[in-house]
Amino acid sequence: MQNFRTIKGTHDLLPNELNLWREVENFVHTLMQQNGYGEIRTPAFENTELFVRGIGTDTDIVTKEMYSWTDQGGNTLTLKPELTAPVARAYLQHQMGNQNPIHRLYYIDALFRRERPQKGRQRQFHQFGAEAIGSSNPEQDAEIISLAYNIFKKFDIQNMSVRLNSIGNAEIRPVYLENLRSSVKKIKLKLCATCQTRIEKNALRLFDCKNTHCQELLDEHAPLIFDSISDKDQAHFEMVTRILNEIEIPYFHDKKLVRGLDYYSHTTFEVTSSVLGAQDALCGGGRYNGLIEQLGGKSTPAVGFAAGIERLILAIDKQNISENSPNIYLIHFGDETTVTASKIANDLRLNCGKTVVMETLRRSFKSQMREAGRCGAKTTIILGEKELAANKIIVKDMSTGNQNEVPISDINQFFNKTS
RNA sequence: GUGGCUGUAGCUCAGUUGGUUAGAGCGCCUGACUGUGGCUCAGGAGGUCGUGGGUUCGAAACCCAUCAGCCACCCCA
Repeated sequence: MQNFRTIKGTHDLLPNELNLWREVENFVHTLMQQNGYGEIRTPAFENTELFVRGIGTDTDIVTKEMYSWTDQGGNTLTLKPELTAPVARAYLQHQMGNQNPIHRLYYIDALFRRERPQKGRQRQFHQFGAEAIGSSNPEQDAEIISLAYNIFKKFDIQNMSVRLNSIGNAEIRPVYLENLRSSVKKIKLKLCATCQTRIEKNALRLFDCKNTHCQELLDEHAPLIFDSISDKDQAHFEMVTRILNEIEIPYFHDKKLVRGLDYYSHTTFEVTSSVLGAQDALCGGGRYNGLIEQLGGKSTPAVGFAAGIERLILAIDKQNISENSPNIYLIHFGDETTVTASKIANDLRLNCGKTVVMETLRRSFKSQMREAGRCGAKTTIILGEKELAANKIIVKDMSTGNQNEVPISDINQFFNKTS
Protein backbone atom coordinates (compact mmCIF):
# COMPACT_ATOMS: atom_id res chain seq x y z
CA MET A 1 0.00 0.00 0.00
CA GLN A 2 1.39 3.34 -1.09
CA ASN A 3 2.03 6.04 1.47
CA PHE A 4 0.79 9.33 0.10
CA ARG A 5 2.51 12.51 1.10
CA THR A 6 2.78 16.09 -0.04
CA ILE A 7 4.62 16.68 -3.30
CA LYS A 8 8.20 17.91 -2.96
CA GLY A 9 8.26 21.58 -2.16
CA THR A 10 4.64 21.70 -0.98
CA HIS A 11 3.38 21.73 2.59
CA ASP A 12 0.24 21.21 4.61
CA LEU A 13 -0.58 24.08 6.89
CA LEU A 14 -1.92 22.78 10.19
CA PRO A 15 -4.28 24.62 12.58
CA ASN A 16 -1.50 25.73 14.88
CA GLU A 17 0.55 27.58 12.31
CA LEU A 18 -2.53 28.93 10.55
CA ASN A 19 -3.32 31.09 13.56
CA LEU A 20 -0.36 33.25 12.63
CA TRP A 21 -1.15 33.05 8.91
CA ARG A 22 -4.62 34.36 9.56
CA GLU A 23 -3.25 37.19 11.65
CA VAL A 24 -1.00 38.18 8.74
CA GLU A 25 -3.77 37.90 6.18
CA ASN A 26 -6.21 39.86 8.32
CA PHE A 27 -3.75 42.69 8.68
CA VAL A 28 -3.04 42.72 4.95
CA HIS A 29 -6.77 43.03 4.25
CA THR A 30 -7.15 45.80 6.81
CA LEU A 31 -4.18 47.84 5.64
CA MET A 32 -5.00 47.49 1.95
CA GLN A 33 -8.61 48.51 2.43
CA GLN A 34 -7.42 51.43 4.54
CA ASN A 35 -5.35 52.60 1.57
CA GLY A 36 -8.22 52.26 -0.87
CA TYR A 37 -7.01 49.04 -2.49
CA GLY A 38 -9.56 46.48 -3.66
CA GLU A 39 -8.95 42.75 -3.60
CA ILE A 40 -8.56 40.83 -6.85
CA ARG A 41 -8.47 37.07 -7.36
CA THR A 42 -7.37 35.57 -10.64
CA PRO A 43 -7.47 31.91 -11.75
CA ALA A 44 -4.77 29.44 -10.72
CA PHE A 45 -3.70 28.99 -14.34
CA GLU A 46 -3.45 31.11 -17.45
CA ASN A 47 -2.26 30.83 -21.00
CA THR A 48 1.46 30.14 -20.96
CA GLU A 49 2.03 32.97 -23.41
CA LEU A 50 0.87 35.54 -20.85
CA PHE A 51 3.82 34.76 -18.62
CA VAL A 52 6.29 34.43 -21.46
CA ARG A 53 5.33 37.89 -22.73
CA GLY A 54 4.96 39.41 -19.29
CA ILE A 55 7.93 38.11 -17.35
CA GLY A 56 10.40 37.79 -20.20
CA THR A 57 11.61 34.99 -22.45
CA ASP A 58 15.07 34.79 -20.96
CA THR A 59 14.19 34.79 -17.28
CA ASP A 60 14.76 31.67 -15.20
CA ILE A 61 11.10 31.59 -14.24
CA VAL A 62 10.00 31.22 -17.83
CA THR A 63 12.83 29.03 -19.11
CA LYS A 64 12.89 26.41 -16.39
CA GLU A 65 10.55 26.96 -13.47
CA MET A 66 7.01 27.03 -14.83
CA TYR A 67 4.50 24.23 -14.33
CA SER A 68 3.12 24.06 -17.85
CA TRP A 69 1.04 21.49 -19.66
CA THR A 70 -1.16 21.03 -22.66
CA ASP A 71 -4.75 20.24 -21.85
CA GLN A 72 -7.12 17.92 -23.69
CA GLY A 73 -8.14 20.77 -26.00
CA GLY A 74 -4.58 21.53 -27.01
CA ASN A 75 -4.25 24.73 -24.98
CA THR A 76 -0.87 25.49 -23.49
CA LEU A 77 -1.47 26.43 -19.87
CA THR A 78 0.67 27.36 -16.88
CA LEU A 79 0.12 27.47 -13.14
CA LYS A 80 0.75 31.10 -12.22
CA PRO A 81 4.35 31.72 -11.09
CA GLU A 82 3.70 35.37 -10.24
CA LEU A 83 0.76 37.72 -10.16
CA THR A 84 1.62 40.97 -11.84
CA ALA A 85 1.00 39.62 -15.34
CA PRO A 86 -2.37 38.03 -14.43
CA VAL A 87 -3.50 41.25 -12.73
CA ALA A 88 -2.45 43.25 -15.77
CA ARG A 89 -4.34 40.74 -17.94
CA ALA A 90 -7.47 41.18 -15.83
CA TYR A 91 -7.09 44.97 -16.01
CA LEU A 92 -7.08 44.75 -19.79
CA GLN A 93 -9.76 42.09 -20.13
CA HIS A 94 -12.27 44.07 -18.06
CA GLN A 95 -11.35 47.37 -19.72
CA MET A 96 -10.70 48.80 -16.29
CA GLY A 97 -8.70 51.65 -17.81
CA ASN A 98 -11.85 52.95 -19.48
CA GLN A 99 -13.86 52.88 -16.27
CA ASN A 100 -11.45 54.85 -14.16
CA PRO A 101 -8.00 56.32 -14.77
CA ILE A 102 -6.57 54.69 -11.65
CA HIS A 103 -6.97 51.27 -10.09
CA ARG A 104 -5.52 50.11 -6.82
CA LEU A 105 -5.59 46.33 -6.50
CA TYR A 106 -4.22 43.82 -4.02
CA TYR A 107 -4.08 40.07 -3.71
CA ILE A 108 -3.23 37.18 -1.43
CA ASP A 109 -2.64 34.02 -3.40
CA ALA A 110 -0.72 30.78 -4.02
CA LEU A 111 1.98 30.64 -6.70
CA PHE A 112 3.96 27.84 -8.29
CA ARG A 113 7.55 27.59 -9.40
CA ARG A 114 9.50 24.39 -9.88
CA GLU A 115 12.64 25.29 -7.98
CA ARG A 116 14.80 23.23 -5.67
CA PRO A 117 13.28 23.77 -2.20
CA GLN A 118 15.29 25.33 0.60
CA LYS A 119 14.69 27.68 3.50
CA GLY A 120 12.19 30.32 2.40
CA ARG A 121 11.63 28.68 -0.96
CA GLN A 122 9.04 26.11 -1.90
CA ARG A 123 7.31 25.04 -5.07
CA GLN A 124 3.89 26.16 -3.97
CA PHE A 125 4.28 29.38 -2.06
CA HIS A 126 2.10 32.32 -1.15
CA GLN A 127 2.34 36.02 -1.74
CA PHE A 128 0.42 39.12 -0.96
CA GLY A 129 0.99 42.16 -3.05
CA ALA A 130 -0.45 45.31 -4.52
CA GLU A 131 -0.57 46.89 -7.95
CA ALA A 132 -1.42 50.54 -8.57
CA ILE A 133 -2.25 50.99 -12.23
CA GLY A 134 -2.67 54.40 -13.84
CA SER A 135 -0.40 56.88 -12.05
CA SER A 136 3.10 57.63 -13.25
CA ASN A 137 3.85 59.94 -10.35
CA PRO A 138 6.39 59.33 -7.59
CA GLU A 139 3.84 59.60 -4.79
CA GLN A 140 2.32 56.41 -6.16
CA ASP A 141 5.68 54.65 -5.87
CA ALA A 142 5.98 55.86 -2.29
CA GLU A 143 2.46 54.66 -1.47
CA ILE A 144 3.30 51.16 -2.71
CA ILE A 145 6.55 51.07 -0.76
CA SER A 146 4.79 52.23 2.39
CA LEU A 147 2.22 49.42 2.07
CA ALA A 148 4.94 46.80 2.09
CA TYR A 149 6.94 48.53 4.78
CA ASN A 150 4.02 48.99 7.15
CA ILE A 151 3.12 45.33 7.05
CA PHE A 152 6.63 44.28 7.99
CA LYS A 153 6.79 46.97 10.63
CA LYS A 154 3.51 45.79 12.14
CA PHE A 155 5.01 42.34 12.68
CA ASP A 156 8.22 43.81 14.05
CA ILE A 157 10.63 42.15 11.63
CA GLN A 158 14.20 42.26 12.87
CA ASN A 159 17.25 43.27 10.84
CA MET A 160 15.08 44.62 8.08
CA SER A 161 16.37 46.86 5.33
CA VAL A 162 14.65 48.65 2.47
CA ARG A 163 16.81 49.01 -0.60
CA LEU A 164 15.78 51.37 -3.32
CA ASN A 165 17.03 52.26 -6.79
CA SER A 166 15.94 53.42 -10.21
CA ILE A 167 16.78 51.59 -13.40
CA GLY A 168 15.26 54.23 -15.67
CA ASN A 169 13.07 53.61 -18.68
CA ALA A 170 13.32 50.54 -20.87
CA GLU A 171 14.89 52.44 -23.80
CA ILE A 172 18.15 53.21 -22.02
CA ARG A 173 18.57 49.58 -20.90
CA PRO A 174 20.23 48.24 -24.10
CA VAL A 175 22.58 51.21 -24.22
CA TYR A 176 23.55 50.75 -20.61
CA LEU A 177 23.98 46.99 -20.98
CA GLU A 178 26.31 47.49 -23.93
CA ASN A 179 28.29 49.98 -21.91
CA LEU A 180 28.40 47.63 -18.92
CA ARG A 181 29.52 44.63 -20.95
CA SER A 182 32.34 46.42 -22.66
CA SER A 183 33.63 47.81 -19.33
CA VAL A 184 33.44 44.48 -17.55
CA LYS A 185 35.03 42.50 -20.35
CA LYS A 186 38.31 44.21 -19.54
CA ILE A 187 38.34 42.61 -16.10
CA LYS A 188 36.58 39.42 -17.13
CA LEU A 189 39.38 37.03 -16.19
CA LYS A 190 39.61 38.39 -12.66
CA LEU A 191 35.93 37.68 -11.96
CA CYS A 192 34.51 34.43 -10.57
CA ALA A 193 33.24 31.77 -12.96
CA THR A 194 29.54 32.54 -12.55
CA CYS A 195 30.15 36.24 -13.09
CA GLN A 196 32.03 35.48 -16.30
CA THR A 197 29.03 33.63 -17.71
CA ARG A 198 26.70 36.37 -16.48
CA ILE A 199 28.41 39.00 -18.61
CA GLU A 200 26.70 37.66 -21.73
CA LYS A 201 23.75 35.84 -20.20
CA ASN A 202 22.43 38.34 -17.67
CA ALA A 203 24.80 41.23 -17.15
CA LEU A 204 22.60 43.08 -14.65
CA ARG A 205 22.93 40.20 -12.23
CA LEU A 206 26.66 40.80 -11.95
CA PHE A 207 25.78 43.19 -9.15
CA ASP A 208 24.11 40.40 -7.17
CA CYS A 209 27.32 38.35 -6.86
CA LYS A 210 28.07 37.47 -3.25
CA ASN A 211 31.81 37.30 -3.89
CA THR A 212 33.35 40.40 -2.29
CA HIS A 213 36.30 40.32 -4.67
CA CYS A 214 33.94 40.58 -7.64
CA GLN A 215 32.07 43.43 -5.97
CA GLU A 216 35.28 45.38 -5.41
CA LEU A 217 36.23 44.98 -9.06
CA LEU A 218 32.76 46.06 -10.17
CA ASP A 219 32.84 49.10 -7.89
CA GLU A 220 36.01 50.13 -9.61
CA HIS A 221 35.24 49.34 -13.24
CA ALA A 222 31.51 48.91 -13.87
CA PRO A 223 29.21 51.85 -14.66
CA LEU A 224 26.10 52.03 -12.48
CA ILE A 225 22.69 52.00 -14.09
CA PHE A 226 21.46 54.81 -11.86
CA ASP A 227 24.11 57.14 -13.28
CA SER A 228 23.00 56.45 -16.83
CA ILE A 229 19.29 57.22 -16.43
CA SER A 230 17.76 60.50 -17.58
CA ASP A 231 17.54 63.66 -15.49
CA LYS A 232 13.79 63.31 -15.48
CA ASP A 233 14.00 59.80 -14.08
CA GLN A 234 16.50 60.92 -11.48
CA ALA A 235 14.13 63.70 -10.43
CA HIS A 236 11.32 61.14 -10.14
CA PHE A 237 13.51 59.02 -7.89
CA GLU A 238 14.49 62.08 -5.85
CA MET A 239 10.82 62.81 -5.21
CA VAL A 240 10.17 59.24 -4.07
CA THR A 241 12.95 59.56 -1.52
CA ARG A 242 11.65 62.90 -0.29
CA ILE A 243 8.28 61.35 0.47
CA LEU A 244 9.84 58.32 2.14
CA ASN A 245 11.87 60.64 4.35
CA GLU A 246 8.76 62.55 5.29
CA ILE A 247 6.74 59.46 6.19
CA GLU A 248 9.72 58.06 8.07
CA ILE A 249 10.50 54.98 6.07
CA PRO A 250 14.21 54.25 6.39
CA TYR A 251 15.75 53.17 3.09
CA PHE A 252 19.12 52.69 1.52
CA HIS A 253 19.78 53.92 -1.99
CA ASP A 254 21.51 50.85 -3.40
CA LYS A 255 22.76 51.91 -6.81
CA LYS A 256 23.49 48.28 -7.62
CA LEU A 257 19.96 47.01 -6.98
CA VAL A 258 18.47 45.42 -10.09
CA ARG A 259 15.49 43.16 -10.48
CA GLY A 260 15.13 39.83 -12.21
CA LEU A 261 11.92 40.22 -14.16
CA ASP A 262 11.94 42.01 -17.48
CA TYR A 263 8.92 44.21 -16.93
CA TYR A 264 10.46 46.48 -14.32
CA SER A 265 11.44 50.06 -15.09
CA HIS A 266 12.27 53.20 -13.08
CA THR A 267 11.83 52.70 -9.34
CA THR A 268 12.79 49.29 -8.03
CA PHE A 269 12.90 48.23 -4.39
CA GLU A 270 13.41 45.26 -2.19
CA VAL A 271 12.92 44.59 1.51
CA THR A 272 15.29 42.06 3.05
CA SER A 273 15.90 40.64 6.49
CA SER A 274 19.06 38.80 7.49
CA VAL A 275 17.08 36.48 9.78
CA LEU A 276 15.89 34.63 6.67
CA GLY A 277 19.16 33.05 5.52
CA ALA A 278 20.07 32.88 1.86
CA GLN A 279 16.59 33.67 0.56
CA ASP A 280 16.52 36.98 2.36
CA ALA A 281 14.05 38.94 0.23
CA LEU A 282 10.78 39.56 2.04
CA CYS A 283 9.40 41.52 -0.83
CA GLY A 284 10.32 42.93 -4.20
CA GLY A 285 8.69 45.47 -6.38
CA GLY A 286 8.90 48.47 -8.61
CA ARG A 287 7.46 50.25 -11.58
CA TYR A 288 6.45 48.47 -14.73
CA ASN A 289 5.31 51.20 -17.07
CA GLY A 290 5.76 49.02 -20.14
CA LEU A 291 3.93 45.86 -19.11
CA ILE A 292 0.34 46.78 -19.96
CA GLU A 293 1.39 47.83 -23.45
CA GLN A 294 3.52 44.74 -23.79
CA LEU A 295 0.37 42.68 -23.15
CA GLY A 296 -1.58 44.49 -25.85
CA GLY A 297 -3.09 47.48 -24.03
CA LYS A 298 -2.28 51.11 -24.44
CA SER A 299 0.72 52.52 -22.61
CA THR A 300 -0.24 52.64 -18.93
CA PRO A 301 2.01 53.42 -15.97
CA ALA A 302 1.93 51.05 -13.02
CA VAL A 303 3.82 50.19 -9.87
CA GLY A 304 3.52 47.28 -7.44
CA PHE A 305 5.12 44.86 -5.07
CA ALA A 306 4.87 41.23 -4.04
CA ALA A 307 5.85 39.72 -0.69
CA GLY A 308 6.34 36.09 0.31
CA ILE A 309 4.05 35.00 3.12
CA GLU A 310 6.14 31.97 4.12
CA ARG A 311 9.17 34.21 4.42
CA LEU A 312 7.29 36.75 6.48
CA ILE A 313 6.10 33.96 8.79
CA LEU A 314 9.70 32.73 9.08
CA ALA A 315 10.89 36.20 9.99
CA ILE A 316 8.23 36.85 12.63
CA ASP A 317 9.38 36.31 16.16
CA LYS A 318 7.07 33.54 17.37
CA GLN A 319 7.58 34.31 21.08
CA ASN A 320 4.24 35.92 21.65
CA ILE A 321 1.87 34.05 19.40
CA SER A 322 -1.60 33.99 20.85
CA GLU A 323 -3.25 30.60 21.20
CA ASN A 324 -6.98 30.82 20.70
CA SER A 325 -8.58 28.85 23.48
CA PRO A 326 -12.32 28.40 23.87
CA ASN A 327 -14.32 30.41 26.40
CA ILE A 328 -16.18 27.32 27.48
CA TYR A 329 -15.62 23.57 27.57
CA LEU A 330 -18.85 21.66 27.94
CA ILE A 331 -18.53 18.41 29.87
CA HIS A 332 -21.40 15.99 29.92
CA PHE A 333 -21.84 12.37 30.90
CA GLY A 334 -24.66 9.97 31.47
CA ASP A 335 -27.08 8.36 29.08
CA GLU A 336 -29.51 11.24 28.58
CA THR A 337 -27.29 14.32 28.67
CA THR A 338 -26.09 14.41 25.07
CA VAL A 339 -29.13 16.08 23.51
CA THR A 340 -29.40 18.75 26.18
CA ALA A 341 -25.66 19.43 26.07
CA SER A 342 -25.81 19.93 22.30
CA LYS A 343 -28.68 22.35 22.73
CA ILE A 344 -26.82 24.34 25.39
CA ALA A 345 -23.67 24.55 23.28
CA ASN A 346 -25.66 25.73 20.27
CA ASP A 347 -27.49 28.41 22.29
CA LEU A 348 -24.31 29.73 23.83
CA ARG A 349 -22.65 30.07 20.45
CA LEU A 350 -25.59 31.64 18.66
CA ASN A 351 -27.17 33.72 21.41
CA CYS A 352 -24.19 34.66 23.55
CA GLY A 353 -21.39 34.66 20.97
CA LYS A 354 -19.30 32.28 23.04
CA THR A 355 -16.63 29.94 21.76
CA VAL A 356 -17.85 26.59 23.04
CA VAL A 357 -16.22 23.20 22.65
CA MET A 358 -18.44 20.29 23.60
CA GLU A 359 -17.23 16.80 24.42
CA THR A 360 -18.11 14.34 21.65
CA LEU A 361 -15.86 11.43 22.59
CA ARG A 362 -17.96 10.50 25.65
CA ARG A 363 -14.78 10.08 27.64
CA SER A 364 -14.63 9.52 31.38
CA PHE A 365 -15.44 12.49 33.55
CA LYS A 366 -11.82 12.78 34.61
CA SER A 367 -10.62 12.78 31.01
CA GLN A 368 -13.06 15.48 30.08
CA MET A 369 -11.92 17.59 32.97
CA ARG A 370 -8.32 17.10 31.89
CA GLU A 371 -9.19 18.09 28.33
CA ALA A 372 -10.94 21.23 29.57
CA GLY A 373 -7.80 22.20 31.47
CA ARG A 374 -5.49 21.38 28.60
CA CYS A 375 -7.32 23.35 25.94
CA GLY A 376 -7.22 26.43 28.12
CA ALA A 377 -10.96 26.96 28.57
CA LYS A 378 -11.72 29.77 30.98
CA THR A 379 -14.98 28.18 32.03
CA THR A 380 -16.20 24.62 32.19
CA ILE A 381 -19.85 23.65 32.14
CA ILE A 382 -20.69 20.34 33.77
CA LEU A 383 -23.87 18.51 32.89
CA GLY A 384 -24.22 15.12 34.58
CA GLU A 385 -27.23 12.97 35.25
CA LYS A 386 -27.87 14.65 38.60
CA GLU A 387 -27.81 18.12 37.05
CA LEU A 388 -30.03 17.07 34.20
CA ALA A 389 -32.55 15.63 36.63
CA ALA A 390 -32.55 18.94 38.53
CA ASN A 391 -32.66 21.04 35.34
CA LYS A 392 -29.45 22.86 36.11
CA ILE A 393 -25.78 22.94 35.17
CA ILE A 394 -22.57 23.53 37.09
CA VAL A 395 -20.48 26.45 35.88
CA LYS A 396 -16.87 26.19 36.96
CA ASP A 397 -14.31 28.97 36.69
CA MET A 398 -11.08 27.19 35.77
CA SER A 399 -8.68 29.72 37.21
CA THR A 400 -10.30 30.01 40.66
CA GLY A 401 -11.99 26.62 40.80
CA ASN A 402 -15.23 28.27 42.00
CA GLN A 403 -18.46 26.59 40.98
CA ASN A 404 -22.00 27.92 40.58
CA GLU A 405 -25.21 26.14 39.87
CA VAL A 406 -27.29 27.73 37.12
CA PRO A 407 -30.80 26.62 36.10
CA ILE A 408 -30.85 25.51 32.47
CA SER A 409 -33.54 28.08 31.70
CA ASP A 410 -31.25 30.89 32.89
CA ILE A 411 -28.13 29.93 30.94
CA ASN A 412 -28.36 32.53 28.20
CA GLN A 413 -29.05 35.30 30.67
CA PHE A 414 -26.18 34.15 32.91
CA PHE A 415 -23.59 34.09 30.14
CA ASN A 416 -24.77 37.31 28.52
CA LYS A 417 -24.16 39.04 31.82
CA THR A 418 -20.67 37.64 32.38
CA SER A 419 -19.68 38.63 28.85
C1' G B 1 19.75 21.68 -12.56
C1' U B 2 24.58 21.07 -9.04
C1' G B 3 26.75 20.11 -4.15
C1' G B 4 26.90 18.95 1.32
C1' C B 5 24.31 16.87 5.52
C1' U B 6 20.18 13.92 7.38
C1' G B 7 15.89 10.03 7.45
C1' U B 8 14.43 5.05 14.02
C1' A B 9 7.10 6.03 17.88
C1' G B 10 2.68 11.91 16.96
C1' C B 11 7.37 15.22 18.56
C1' U B 12 12.80 15.45 20.18
C1' C B 13 16.34 11.85 19.92
C1' A B 14 19.48 7.10 21.95
C1' G B 15 20.70 2.42 19.76
C1' U B 16 28.26 -0.25 21.29
C1' U B 17 33.01 -3.73 16.24
C1' G B 18 26.42 -6.42 12.35
C1' G B 19 23.91 -10.70 17.16
C1' U B 20 17.78 -12.72 20.75
C1' U B 21 11.63 -9.62 21.60
C1' A B 22 14.35 -1.88 18.80
C1' G B 23 14.66 2.04 23.65
C1' A B 24 14.15 6.97 26.52
C1' G B 25 11.89 11.76 27.39
C1' C B 26 7.64 14.61 25.97
C1' G B 27 2.68 13.82 24.19
C1' C B 28 -1.66 10.32 24.14
C1' C B 29 -4.95 6.52 26.85
C1' U B 30 -6.33 4.05 31.63
C1' G B 31 -6.10 3.80 36.84
C1' A B 32 -4.77 5.31 42.02
C1' C B 33 -9.17 9.55 43.06
C1' U B 34 -16.56 4.64 42.51
C1' G B 35 -18.48 12.88 39.81
C1' U B 36 -13.72 17.57 39.34
C1' G B 37 -8.20 19.77 35.48
C1' G B 38 -2.91 21.38 36.51
C1' C B 39 1.16 17.96 40.75
C1' U B 40 2.66 12.88 41.83
C1' C B 41 2.84 7.60 41.10
C1' A B 42 1.63 3.01 38.42
C1' G B 43 0.16 0.64 34.02
C1' G B 44 -0.95 0.77 28.65
C1' A B 45 -1.39 1.87 23.33
C1' G B 46 1.62 3.44 19.42
C1' G B 47 7.29 1.26 14.88
C1' U B 48 6.81 -2.49 7.73
C1' C B 49 13.89 1.51 11.60
C1' G B 50 11.93 6.55 4.52
C1' U B 51 11.38 2.89 0.22
C1' G B 52 13.42 -1.08 -3.01
C1' G B 53 17.32 -4.29 -3.92
C1' G B 54 22.10 -6.58 -2.37
C1' U B 55 26.05 -8.70 1.11
C1' U B 56 25.51 -12.11 5.48
C1' C B 57 23.81 -17.83 9.25
C1' G B 58 21.95 -12.98 10.97
C1' A B 59 21.06 -5.85 8.92
C1' A B 60 18.12 -0.14 12.13
C1' A B 61 23.61 -0.58 11.46
C1' C B 62 27.51 -2.46 5.71
C1' C B 63 26.91 -1.66 -0.04
C1' C B 64 23.88 0.13 -4.33
C1' A B 65 19.66 2.59 -6.06
C1' U B 66 15.57 5.59 -5.16
C1' C B 67 12.37 8.99 -2.53
C1' A B 68 11.96 12.80 0.99
C1' G B 69 13.76 16.67 4.34
C1' C B 70 17.29 20.48 5.59
C1' C B 71 21.18 23.85 4.07
C1' A B 72 23.98 26.13 0.25
C1' C B 73 24.82 27.28 -5.18
C1' C B 74 21.57 29.20 -8.78
C1' C B 75 17.28 32.18 -8.84
C1' C B 76 13.66 34.88 -6.50
C1' A B 77 8.94 36.60 -2.85
